[in-house]
Amino acid sequence: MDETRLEAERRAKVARWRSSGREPYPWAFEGRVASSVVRSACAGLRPGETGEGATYRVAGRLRTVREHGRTAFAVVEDLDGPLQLLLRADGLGEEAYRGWLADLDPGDILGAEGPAVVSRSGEPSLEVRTLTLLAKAIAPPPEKFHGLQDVEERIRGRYLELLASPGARQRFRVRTALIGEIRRAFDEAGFTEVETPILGPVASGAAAAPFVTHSNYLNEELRLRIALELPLKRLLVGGLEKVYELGKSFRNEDLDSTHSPEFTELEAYWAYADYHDLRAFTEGLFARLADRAAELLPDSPAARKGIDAFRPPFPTVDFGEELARRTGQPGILSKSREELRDLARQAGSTVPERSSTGTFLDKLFEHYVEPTFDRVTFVVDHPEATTPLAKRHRSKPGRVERFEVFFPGFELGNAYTELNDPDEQERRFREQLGERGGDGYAFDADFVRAMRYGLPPCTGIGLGVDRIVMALTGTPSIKDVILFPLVRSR
RNA sequence: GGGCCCGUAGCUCAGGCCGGUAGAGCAGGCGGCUCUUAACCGCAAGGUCAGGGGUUCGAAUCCCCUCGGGCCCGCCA
Repeated sequence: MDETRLEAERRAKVARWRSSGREPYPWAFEGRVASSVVRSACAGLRPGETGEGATYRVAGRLRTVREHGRTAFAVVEDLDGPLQLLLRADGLGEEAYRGWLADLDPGDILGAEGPAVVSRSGEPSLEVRTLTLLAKAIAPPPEKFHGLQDVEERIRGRYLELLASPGARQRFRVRTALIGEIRRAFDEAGFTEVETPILGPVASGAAAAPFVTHSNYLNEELRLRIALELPLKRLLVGGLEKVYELGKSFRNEDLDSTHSPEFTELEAYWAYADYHDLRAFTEGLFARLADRAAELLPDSPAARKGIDAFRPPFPTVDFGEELARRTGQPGILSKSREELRDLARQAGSTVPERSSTGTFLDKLFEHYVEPTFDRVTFVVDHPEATTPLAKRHRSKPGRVERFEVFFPGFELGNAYTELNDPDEQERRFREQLGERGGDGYAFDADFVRAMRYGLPPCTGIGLGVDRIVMALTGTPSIKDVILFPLVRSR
């Protein structure tokens, strides 16, 4: 990489620092406290007053320096936030004061030690007695006021966005906190968290193109998983009763504002329960996540909107009734494939001519019903034709026991009372193969074999974790809730 | 896959329609300033205008191609 003029100047400062016997990249900074500790220590002080006795060691990234001749203010920022450092030539000595200021730049990692002080204008600060360079930044940071705006740079150099933007740091910490909350909810309900393989010979459990790779050892083609469903159901065959997995799945598809080729999902399977039980659990989970997000993001109007949408009661929409109502076509579920195709065409859909009735129904629902959701909404009891892995409805003919959860603009989750008849499963796998050729549900023969040993009646759900985080943090693009989203190499 | 838009200094952005020596702020350099908080004041410096080709006396600007990105549609859960 070419060295820029700015980098050359910063390297010269490193050399000066070394030549004066100081290490620009020391090993540690012991006894360091968070900036918030100093701010608390300032709470009892009057403007202009210096705290008695205790000194504090803080460390963080230097953001700005404001020099006023023989006094200077610097701002260092750690994970708890910014803290002002007060430097005075009186007290520090002219030589030390000038020496520090000459060779420090925004972006450097610093340690500082001194007592708490409140500036005359009331800013909680640390009065610097000693300053330690902990890591010299050779590359200059993004502009201090606007931060990093370029979308491409924000994603490719996520660390730059993070170091320049406390909001970005907060967004990703909230992500982790919400994932923790999801784990606790399942753990407390007695689910066992498991890990199932990412690599395997068959990518099954959803209709999506897999990433294909190769094992040198086995000399076999392998695929990255596209869903977690089938291995988890095998564990119910094995008697684990309540299991969940939270991890990444991979789909070899386009990246857009709600789809990422590498994404985080949660799937849970619950023996001896049905989709009513799971819906009640999901509602409780969502309410819990809304509370947690409200606690973590009290001042974000964007998050507020999503958080309110996550609070019960949640509207329920019957797939068939709502589609009939919104299209003005009573009995739409019993229409022929050709009639549905024509309706889909009228709605502007260009799905292929040969698509199944299920595909046309999905398109119509997407066009007429989904845009009407203004909060978290449960869609229930889909037509059998749209859903290959669910059990048929116990009282509604032609339907399955299924619910989908929507947030305005995208789907959050999908749940069924699971199919557990192995012969029925095999038949539905074969039908799916027929429709989409190589790109449909892969036929997982071993899964059918497992089911022949007896899968208990059960219910299961898949949740899009990235999307839940988008909703609850008010983030419009999935790329901004994934630390390092997939990008073209350059 | 189709359409529209964007790429100018380390960063944030003007300039582009209507072609004529490339501009500002921040950051950096030098000087000044003892309470600022987007500190301030002065001076000097900083450019492969994404890359390539074309039109033209002359291209950041107009045209074509390529690369990277964004948005919408399609496809995909």
